[in-house]
Amino acid sequence: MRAFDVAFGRLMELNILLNEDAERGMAQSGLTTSRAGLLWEVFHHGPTTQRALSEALKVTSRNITGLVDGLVATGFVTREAHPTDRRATLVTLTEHGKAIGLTMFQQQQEFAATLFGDFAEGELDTLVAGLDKILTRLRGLAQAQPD
Amino acid sequence: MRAFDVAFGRLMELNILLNEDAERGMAQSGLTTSRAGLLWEVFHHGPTTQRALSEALKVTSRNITGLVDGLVATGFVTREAHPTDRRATLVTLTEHGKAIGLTMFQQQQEFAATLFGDFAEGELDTLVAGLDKILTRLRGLAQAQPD
DNA sequence: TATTGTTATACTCTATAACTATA
DNA sequence: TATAGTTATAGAGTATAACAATA
Repeated sequence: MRAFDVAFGRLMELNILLNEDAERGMAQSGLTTSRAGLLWEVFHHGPTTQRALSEALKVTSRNITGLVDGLVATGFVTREAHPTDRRATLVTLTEHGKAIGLTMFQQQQEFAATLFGDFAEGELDTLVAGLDKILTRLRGLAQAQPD
Repeated sequence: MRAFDVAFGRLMELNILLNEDAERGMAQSGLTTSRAGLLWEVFHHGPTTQRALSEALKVTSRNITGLVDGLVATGFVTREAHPTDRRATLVTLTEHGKAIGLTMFQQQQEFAATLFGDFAEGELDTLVAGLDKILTRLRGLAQAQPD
């Protein structure tokens, strides 16, 4: 087996485990991955039009309608009137939605500390340098083959 | 910003870009992620019962029925009789399914070479060591908090 | 005319529960 | 009685297309 393949296997396992961890966290909050992504966006950007969410999450506006419907029904967000454009709605976090956003943020901080807690400073820099090398290639591929 | 958070950000971007790349590849083959996972399993293990696929992919047997239905309809697999158990079916690759499996394998090899092609031998070892440190933590979390 | 968001329709992935055929 | 897979039903995410209200 080539050294390439060993490293590639590690990346694949990393990918799987990171996704599983994220899903566990969201399930605990009563969120799905897609809804959590929308909530996260509103948490960071404040009240947001569905149009803007459609662009940020790269899904159709029809899809945003459905996600917001779900988040409204489960008490995470409300639709508020846009102050100047009566066509638009501003998706806004409820108190519960804000609390969950904050929890997600804090859990992310703790998670990062857990993952990297036993790295020495220099080790961490070396790791980041290696990841950047990979990311450069990946960004290139993404640009070369858009959807 | 803590060094932790920088490294964490790199992992998140890596995760996203790896997933996007995988989806691009599958879409080209006319597969979805789930169907590709099933095909991949059969490619590596040979004709497989739906029961075994249900365990391997960690989804319900009902879900396997649907995935196999889709793969049969699109010509990637067939359902064959089990030689000794008349209740069971053996999901088997068509010629096209085999060809796609082989292509996926080759593309994975090329992909690994692209990602790591400009790493020196020692660099690659260092990267793998760093990833292993993270993976150890992640595996621990996965075991501590099963679904 | 162009934009915002919805209704209409359809496909995929996923799950639970009840059921059939076979072991 | 237990197992392999299906039918029945349901919810979630995704997409395209047609449409209403507003800009």
